[in-house]
Amino acid sequence: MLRKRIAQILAAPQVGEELQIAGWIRTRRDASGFSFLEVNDGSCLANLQVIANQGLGNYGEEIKKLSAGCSVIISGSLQESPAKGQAVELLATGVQVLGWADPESYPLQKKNHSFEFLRTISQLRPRTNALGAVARVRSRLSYGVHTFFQERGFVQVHTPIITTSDCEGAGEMFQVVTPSASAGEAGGEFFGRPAGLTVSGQLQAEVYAQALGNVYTFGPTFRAENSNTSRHLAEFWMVEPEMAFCDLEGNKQVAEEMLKYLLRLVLAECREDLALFDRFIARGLLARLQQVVDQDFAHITYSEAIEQLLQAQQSFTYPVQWGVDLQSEHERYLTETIYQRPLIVTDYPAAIKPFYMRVNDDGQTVAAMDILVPGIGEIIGGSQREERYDLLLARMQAAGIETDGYQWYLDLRRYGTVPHAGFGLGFERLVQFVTGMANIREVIPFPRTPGFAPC
RNA sequence: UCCUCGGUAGCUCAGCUGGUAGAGCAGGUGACUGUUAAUCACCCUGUCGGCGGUUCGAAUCCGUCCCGAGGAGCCA
Repeated sequence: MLRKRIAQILAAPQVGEELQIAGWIRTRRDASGFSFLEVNDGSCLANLQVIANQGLGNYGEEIKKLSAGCSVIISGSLQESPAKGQAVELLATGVQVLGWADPESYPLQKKNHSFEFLRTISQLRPRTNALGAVARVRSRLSYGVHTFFQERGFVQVHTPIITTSDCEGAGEMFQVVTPSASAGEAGGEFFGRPAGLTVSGQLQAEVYAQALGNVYTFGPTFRAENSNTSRHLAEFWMVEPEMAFCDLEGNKQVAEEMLKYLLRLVLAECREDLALFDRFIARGLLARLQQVVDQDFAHITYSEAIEQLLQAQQSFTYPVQWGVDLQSEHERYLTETIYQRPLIVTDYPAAIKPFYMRVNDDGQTVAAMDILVPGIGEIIGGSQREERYDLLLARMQAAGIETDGYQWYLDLRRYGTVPHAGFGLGFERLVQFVTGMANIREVIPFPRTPGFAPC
């Protein structure tokens, strides 16, 4: 008998078809002479309703004892459902129980659980509607990132996870040490110098961009910051394209195009899951996403942003002044109150941005861009890179960076240097934006935050 | 890391100004039923986050630590 996934069955139901499904019981309801089983196999949000008649051999012994979480393989024929709520249902000819889930101890109930509670059972939370939907949307977005870049001729580069270069300004690095090093013995420096987990693949991506043209990295990134917010993780995934022969303008275009491409993709292909978020997590989500796809992003410079903030009617906790970095409240005001759509802010003061960003002709600002999004804040940060050797060196020295360890990076400016640009997209922030999930810990399968890494 | 709020049954919470604990849901049993967060009846459930202090007496007041949420900083 043909094993089918529920998504497949519901996409094109063939009444009368004999088939088999495999999944987990969500709930059982007994009627006279038979039971309703709701089975979910993870292929989609919807369950398949199964009719299990008392005539089945194991009805009294097993089927009547099924409860949430039990795993089953069910054979039967697809029937039109006489009742409301579902178009089709499976009339079972055989119900095989693979694994029981003691209802006394199984933590998932047939009700809404708080996300905080679900986080304490990360081994079971993907079995819930919302977290399962997040996982499917996340997967689709991930695949979409690859297709977007691959369709445009970008080459994926696997930049190192362990690195000896700190992408200055990107946050604290986790140190990588061997046991002997932690014991204070000599020889513990496995690489002969201090090493850490990457905080960004950008510097290494630049190497490949200046050989292959357009490249991107998409991998895990680590920050040892003691950040306790709904927008930060110690381990997260970042998408970082890097483009040779590209300036800030080109960088902005790719970023906007990419975000719209990804939103269009999930709006078309994850409709059922997004509808769940729209209904229970963030009302109006679908309309908001569609709006982002349809509208052009707003473009302003940092200096224009400062002017607008100075003219703002409302008062801010942090004073606004040219030269200071934009605070969350400022970013919020700009993207949520003034523009009410994604906003690209460019040309920040050089003093508040990292050494690798290209200095503009005014000598005061750099060709940086941040993309701010309502509800999340910064989702993308990028820049045109400084391709002029002397200027780069001067900025590194001004920043107090040991240039010895960065000679390889400087070399790119010595041999056939080209203008180039790139950006970093926080993948979890994208998933947050798309799903409307309030906390970033719910959009990654196993969140790592200060004091929390249970498995 | 800072500010604010919170931690009471498996889950979500109530418990006012101190007198040693309750509801809904879940779970169990039974009834009923083409049900769909099913319905009805009955039953079970607690180191009141940890430690220390004040008090005749602390879930309640004080101190401290741990954990969570919201906001901030850092950023993606």
